[in-house]
Amino acid sequence: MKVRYWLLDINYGVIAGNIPEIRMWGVTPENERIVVLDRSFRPYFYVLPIRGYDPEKLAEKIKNMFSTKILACEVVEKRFFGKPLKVVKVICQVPPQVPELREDIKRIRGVEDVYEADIRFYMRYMIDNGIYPSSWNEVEAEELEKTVFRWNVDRVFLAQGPPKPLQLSRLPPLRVLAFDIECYNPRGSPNPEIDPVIIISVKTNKGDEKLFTARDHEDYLVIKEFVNEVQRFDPDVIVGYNSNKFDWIYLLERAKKLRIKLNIARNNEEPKQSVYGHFSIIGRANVDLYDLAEEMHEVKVKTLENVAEYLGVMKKSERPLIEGTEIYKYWDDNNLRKTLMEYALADVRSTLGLSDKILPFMIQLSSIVGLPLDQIGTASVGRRVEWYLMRSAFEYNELIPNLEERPHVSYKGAIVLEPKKGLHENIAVLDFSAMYPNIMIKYNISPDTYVEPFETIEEEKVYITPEVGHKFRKYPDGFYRKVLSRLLEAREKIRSQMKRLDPRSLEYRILDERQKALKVIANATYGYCGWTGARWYKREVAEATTAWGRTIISETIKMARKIGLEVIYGDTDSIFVKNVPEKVERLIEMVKERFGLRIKPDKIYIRVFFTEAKKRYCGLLPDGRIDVVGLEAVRGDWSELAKEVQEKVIEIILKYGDPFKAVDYVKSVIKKLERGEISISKLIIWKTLSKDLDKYEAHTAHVVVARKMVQAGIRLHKGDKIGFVIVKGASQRISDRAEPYFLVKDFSLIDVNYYIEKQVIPAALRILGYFGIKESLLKSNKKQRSLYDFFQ
DNA sequence: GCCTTGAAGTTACCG
DNA sequence: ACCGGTAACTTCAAGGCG
Repeated sequence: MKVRYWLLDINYGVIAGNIPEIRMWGVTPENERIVVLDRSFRPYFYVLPIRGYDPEKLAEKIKNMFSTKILACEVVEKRFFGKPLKVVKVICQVPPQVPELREDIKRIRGVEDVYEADIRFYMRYMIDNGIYPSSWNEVEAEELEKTVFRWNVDRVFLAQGPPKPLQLSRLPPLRVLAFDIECYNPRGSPNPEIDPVIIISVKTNKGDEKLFTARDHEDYLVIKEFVNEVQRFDPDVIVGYNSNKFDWIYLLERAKKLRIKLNIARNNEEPKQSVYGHFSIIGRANVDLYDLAEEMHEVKVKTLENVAEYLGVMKKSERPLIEGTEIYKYWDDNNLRKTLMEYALADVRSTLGLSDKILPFMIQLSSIVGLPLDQIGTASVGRRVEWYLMRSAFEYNELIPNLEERPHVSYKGAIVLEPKKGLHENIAVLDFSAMYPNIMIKYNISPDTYVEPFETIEEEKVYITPEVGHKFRKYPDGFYRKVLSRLLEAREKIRSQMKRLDPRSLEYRILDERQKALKVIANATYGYCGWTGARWYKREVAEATTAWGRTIISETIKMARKIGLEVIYGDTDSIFVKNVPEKVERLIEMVKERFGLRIKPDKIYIRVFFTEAKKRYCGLLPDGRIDVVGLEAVRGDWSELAKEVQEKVIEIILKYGDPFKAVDYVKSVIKKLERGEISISKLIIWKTLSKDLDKYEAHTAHVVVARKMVQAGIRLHKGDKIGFVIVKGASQRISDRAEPYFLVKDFSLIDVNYYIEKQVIPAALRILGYFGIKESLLKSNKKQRSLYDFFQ
């Protein structure tokens, strides 16, 4: 019979000692949970003979040497960076043989290298069959007696043929379960050896909401009940926030200690750590929403509360907030315990709410690049691009290059213009759409079209890169040209489909997430090819792309000036010009004519302000909104107070053009600060711990504070944000006077002077300095409202 | 020994 | 663990001065 299913998870097992069995865990349109087994697929890899070595002979040799381990050995035609070649395909019995044989075969005389021996078996299976996770598939299969397997599924099937992809954009009715744990932690960070899990909160997308709580410090039942609840609800997706780096590790350790089996997978196993450090729960997708939150650069301190507020899931003002180190106090105090319960509930509600916002995008990303849903978040941006490329390589019969360690080589990037400082009115911002992908397509820039300097080739057959001189064949189409064109075309197609849909419809939402995912992959491809960790790394490719970019933007600026358009600023793929509609139109046409590339008016600023610095400006939009770019107000490492002041100053300047009004405002803030009328929370400065604590040479404030936190028993990791405030003290060094923010409750300890001189004033002066305002004016007590006073 | 200066280290931003 | 370009801050040691 034909079986249709949405592929949720995939793994494999070995049965009868030597038969690999692919297991595809899916959801059917009839809302059943199924597993489809395929016992017909075998692992394999390729062996490239050294130059001049007969591949047939090599195949024969390998066959003889490893006759007991190898199922078959055949010569196949492939391409490698576009060049046709013959390789030996070595087919093995079971997947664990691959890494073993790879090493043995590498050492054989006549072998140049081994390829595609590092692709996990289930990924190999999906690639070869052209099927994708998080999408619909169809397979001819017979149903097996499910009781034989004792797995938690409705039905089990055995594939009779290869699965095929189905083009359907709707989603199955997925069951989602969110969870969150709270641990007892009287000494800073909790230790699973001794500290119990005091609360596990659970919420499902079917409306269940449960708290499992410890009896004082006894958590056996908490974990047991959680396991029961997961088994009862039988979720397809389990979501958590930082669950891969905390909750699962803690729960597993705790469960081990208490001799509880955390058997929540659909094959009754425990979650186990897998490829990118995530926990795999067989048959379900274990998704850590923190991974995607990390990519949301608009939120500076990525706590669950902050991300939930940013995405409109839950306001911080509508939920209890408890400092991590204080949790145990709330547990021990009978009056406060209720608040902790509310806190745990708010966390799990936020987590489930977050999944509504984030999962649809992850699902599309998963179905485009081909990584299972539980791996998509943990894979780096580069690896996501790469999986997409690996899929494409298979389709084009291209050999996948091996991972290599390479030294870093830098190259020249984009151009940034010196801005014309000051206030400008009515400015149009013109952007090249998808500049780098389009450059790569247009000039056929790709590792497989690259012509080495020593190769001789007629000039008409190549594109020669300006400045750097790299040559790329005009034909045939390079790998990147093919891949990028497909991505961009797919996106355009979806966008035109969307125009016919109701923006409130589910399908519209799905397509919108899909087009966003396609855009993300296309835009990351340039960065990918200049990344030394990339399989398809080629410095010249990245270098040529930016070189063309520089030429194109420079020429565009010249053309603008030639037709009398004043250029105020430009960065990489954008130019800021005086908004003269006829001239702007003409420029767009000229660019199209000259380069075959599209530039579009992205936005218009009624007023825009530049300091002398690049990459920092602010502008007033027609609808009254204000853009702040690069300035302190949008940086995560300035105090909220300084950012707020700058934002207000910008608003006053852009809307009313009155620096003195801004001065009065700044002075009023300074007065409040002096009187202690500002909340300490607005004085916190956050900085990321970007490496291990012992690797720092410099004694910066956040490093010093981080060391103090570690002393206090708080476990810190690379990537953690350190929040501190500056307090009064004898030392000149700021780092000596930095304290963890949660230890400073009394405002009288705060070094108000620091906040005035090093936070508020610099942030305000960044803007007001241009208008001739001096620091002394901001600090003076005299009121002054006019130009006359100013010049006195 | 004190003050100035600039390099080095560091973070976070832009596109 | 995607790129280079850029601004800005703090620390720290060298250099200038007396």
